[in-house]
This record gives sequence, C-alpha cells and structure tokens, in this order.
Amino acid sequence: MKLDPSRGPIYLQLAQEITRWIARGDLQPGDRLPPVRELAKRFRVNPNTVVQVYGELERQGITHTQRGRGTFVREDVEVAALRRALLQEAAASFLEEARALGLTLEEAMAALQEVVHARPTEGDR
Amino acid sequence: MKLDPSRGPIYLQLAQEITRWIARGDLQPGDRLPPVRELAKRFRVNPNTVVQVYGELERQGITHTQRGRGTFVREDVEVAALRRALLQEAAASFLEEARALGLTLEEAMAALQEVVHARPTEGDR
DNA sequence: GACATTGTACTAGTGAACTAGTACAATAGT
DNA sequence: ACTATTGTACTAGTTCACTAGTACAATGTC
Repeated sequence: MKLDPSRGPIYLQLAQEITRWIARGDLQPGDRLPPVRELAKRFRVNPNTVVQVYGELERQGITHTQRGRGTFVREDVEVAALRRALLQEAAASFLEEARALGLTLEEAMAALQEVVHARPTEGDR
Repeated sequence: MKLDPSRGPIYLQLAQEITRWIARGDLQPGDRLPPVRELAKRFRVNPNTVVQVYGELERQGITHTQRGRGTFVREDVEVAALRRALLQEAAASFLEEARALGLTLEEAMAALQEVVHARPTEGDR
C-alpha cells in the first residue's frame, strides 16, 4: 500500500487501509490497533498523522480509543457489512466513471472483462 | 463535477474532467479548450490553477497550447482509445479494491450487480 | 509508588496547493 | 498600428497537510 499525496491527504488513505484490514479480517472486532508510534514507523509518517487517522476511524464509528490503553476495533462492527460497503463504494465509483464517459452498462462490463482477462488471477485460470 | 481537495489536488481532478470531455466527444480532436480565464470562472478556481491543468494535459500528450491562440485537443488523439483507457483504469481500481479486501472475482461481480440494481439506470429497466 | 506503555496536546516549522493581482508576450483581426 | 484575445510569469499571501520535537495524562503491571 503506497501513500501518495496526489490521491488526497495521507491520513485519509491510511484510514482507508486500516478499514481494509478490518474488512478482510486481519483485525477483528475487539482487537487493538497498532499503537500510534508503531504504525507511524511502519508507514514512515508522523505519529501525529496516525493520531489523525485514528481520529478519523473513531469519527466513522469503526474504532474507539482510550488514552493509556490503545485504540480498538469496536465490538459492534459488522465486518461483512463493512466489507460489502467498501466494495460497493468502489463499484459505484467504477459505474460513475462509466456514466461520466457516456457509456452503457454493457460497455462498462466489457471493459471490466478486458481488465479481468488481462490479469493473472483465478478468474482467468 | 465537484472539486474536492480530499480527493487530491484540484488541478489533477480538473485535468481528469477535461479528459472525460474529450473521451466522450464533448470536445473533438482539433477543438479549442475554453480559455484559461473562462474555465477558471466556470469552476471557480484561480486562472493559474487552470494553467496547471492545461500544463498537465499537455504533459500527457492530450492537448497542445499556443500563447495568444489557445489550447487545443491534439489532432492525433484517439478518442475511443482514450475512453477505453479511462474506463479500464476505473475497472482496475475496482478490481484492486476487491483484491485488497480479499474477495474473489465472483464476489466483486456480485457487489457490482447489487449496485447496478440499486440505481435507476437503463441497465435495470 | 515506580515504571512502561499508550494516547494527546502543543509549539514551531516546512512544503504543496491555491489564491489575488499585475503585467507581459504572442497571436489574430480590423 | 491598434485592439482584443489568449497564454504566461511573477510576487505575495493564505491554507492545509505534514513533520519534528517535547511534555503531559491515563492506564496497566510489578
């Protein structure tokens, strides 16, 4: 995962990446996130930036934080729903781009198939 | 089209939007783009920002500029290829997100269908 | 109680992006 | 030659994001 300022603020990209960790089960409800200073080192950003990341996740209701203890995935997070929400957002973006280009759904799906077949994935084997 | 600093630099978003205009035929090869000051007004940005936009489009080989005359879509731009490239980039983003979420191609396609059916498009009628 | 770990607040600084404004250079039309 | 139109360069400023560093507060362990 590469942080790229041309794709928006770093802290939002990182918040998205942590959300993916939760969505795919790398982190479970109740799990503790890496401490601020540890994540800062891992991603080579400033600890204050990670504080912003964790603040954003808290605002989105995904985590809760306690000074002196850490930041935790909320117990009531529905991982499957989170995953579906992230994927549907990506799907919506794709369809919106097709719409903005004046293309039909069929044309969008055809383009998708071309990309699928161009990549070495299990969808192609 | 909404310019949102949280999605990266304004000038890159605008460059993408102009590229869409070309890709869907709103602007044809040889056509002149709106003058810098006019586009600035339309999108409520600074003319210097539009100069950056046009600079980026020139760097990408989509337009060429002449002081005193204007900025033009290059005659040799292949509109269909440009459209395909933009859509495939969007498709690749979508698939990459599915991959990052640890999902199979089938699951990705299912999520896409859900979004399709949730929207009032011709694909659903 | 001391210590380690964790989050937080703050100051001061840097850099990129964007803005406002002015003025100049090239081109085209009359 | 003059004017209008277009792009460009520049200065000076603001804002936001990020950084580096320091120090404090809360929590948990021993």
